[in-house]
Amino acid sequence: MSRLDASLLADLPPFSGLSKSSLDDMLARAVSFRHPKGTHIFREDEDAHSFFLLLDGYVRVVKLTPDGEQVIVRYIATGELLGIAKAIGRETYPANAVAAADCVVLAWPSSAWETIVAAHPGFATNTYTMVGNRLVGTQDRVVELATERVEQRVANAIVSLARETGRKTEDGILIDFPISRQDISEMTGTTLHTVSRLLSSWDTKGWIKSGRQKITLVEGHKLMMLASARD
Amino acid sequence: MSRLDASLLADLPPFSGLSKSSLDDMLARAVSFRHPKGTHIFREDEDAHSFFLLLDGYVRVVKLTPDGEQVIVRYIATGELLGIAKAIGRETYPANAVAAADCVVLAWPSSAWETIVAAHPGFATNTYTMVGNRLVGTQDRVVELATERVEQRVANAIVSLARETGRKTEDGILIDFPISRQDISEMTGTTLHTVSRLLSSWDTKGWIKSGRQKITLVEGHKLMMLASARD
DNA sequence: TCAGATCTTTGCATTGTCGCAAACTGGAGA
DNA sequence: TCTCCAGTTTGCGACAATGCAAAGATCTGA
Repeated sequence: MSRLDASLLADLPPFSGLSKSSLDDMLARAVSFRHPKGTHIFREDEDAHSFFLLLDGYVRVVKLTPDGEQVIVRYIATGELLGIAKAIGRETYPANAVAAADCVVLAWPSSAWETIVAAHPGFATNTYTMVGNRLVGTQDRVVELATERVEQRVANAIVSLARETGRKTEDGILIDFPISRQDISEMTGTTLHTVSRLLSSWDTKGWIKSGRQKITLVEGHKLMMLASARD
Repeated sequence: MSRLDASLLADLPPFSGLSKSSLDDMLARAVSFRHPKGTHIFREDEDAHSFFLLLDGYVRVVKLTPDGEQVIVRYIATGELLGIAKAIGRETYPANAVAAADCVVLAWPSSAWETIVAAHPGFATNTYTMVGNRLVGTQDRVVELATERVEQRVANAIVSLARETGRKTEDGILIDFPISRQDISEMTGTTLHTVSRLLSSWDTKGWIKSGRQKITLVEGHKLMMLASARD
């Protein structure tokens, strides 16, 4: 593991408002790891030995159903926390975390949670706010799944991904990590076939450009219209 | 508002592990209110002036979509907290809370949140654990909506309601508050017609007994089989 | 006790989405 | 450069669930 500088953390939301000495202290307790694309950072029901900060890359949080289907619960982007089971009173992780691209994470032992929270109340507040945001966001997803049709959900998923992880290119906004039709179907509760049909038709219309594990949003407003269509 | 005794709180999960003096202190800061069935306890986007403990009754937490559809996010049972926006760093409530039966609530001003949390760390921990449980539960609902068919979701909803709020009767387990076909459709993302068809058929088979706004679970294991059917 | 409102049931036509199958494509590794 | 394989596309038939419509049941308040 390499030496890391406190300035790395200073601009990230979980650490906003923390003093330089707090940042140094937290950094001193952390260890960094590399996780190549496709590898697990942690697994569901596994003892929650650590919590993590994603320094670089993207992580998929995935749940498995008893009959082997996968559902993507959320994507974690660079600078976000993950695996903070201790913060919500759990001894095990509630889902799997898989690197969606090559990742670098900072890991703290869960046993240090109480000490860290006590020493850096601002970090605790930031964390609880984030948990709350995730709760509200997940509730919004329930509403979406309960009321919107597949076409709208897929449109919404793509617009959201582009907004959260997009990188500007000459064609439009490119989703910054490899993502398959299957992945999108697992985010939106449909099949890869239906996603493929939708993306093809949007591609034909020129609203997106899509290739193998690659989606570029060309005319975002068209998809946003679809996503929020009254009917 | 009437005098309340600390023993009222002692057995409730949010206050477990708190000392008698802590309970007295918290009770002293609270005010109690009655909310007749159908009235709002708070509304979405409203300034989160208070947080609440449900002392008696049942509360529906509801979100509205832009085109006027309703989704029931969760039911709150007696003894649970609600409206704890401050705990998750929010200034407004993220949903509506409506009394599903006549209710009695205890209310604390949100401005007292920081003081209370600082004075009673056990209460804070319990609250964050509860937020975590709700997050995980909501995620499970996303998985359910994304992978299961309507019949399974409705079966699951009824079994869950019976488990969480059920009262034993001679026929079986009665869901303890008035609940319509429409309500169940808003919990499971379907239509009242489909729910009605399903309940009718289960009634015919003798698995449930159902009347106007009333459902009794007679053969719970049959519904549980349905809910977890591999196919 | 009656009238009106609310909730529930049920038949029928329609359709959005799936499941299956087969062909196609682009990239990685030998 | 060739081969293989994971990922993608597309046609077609099937069906779960919806939408619409109308009638029936149950409760409430005058």
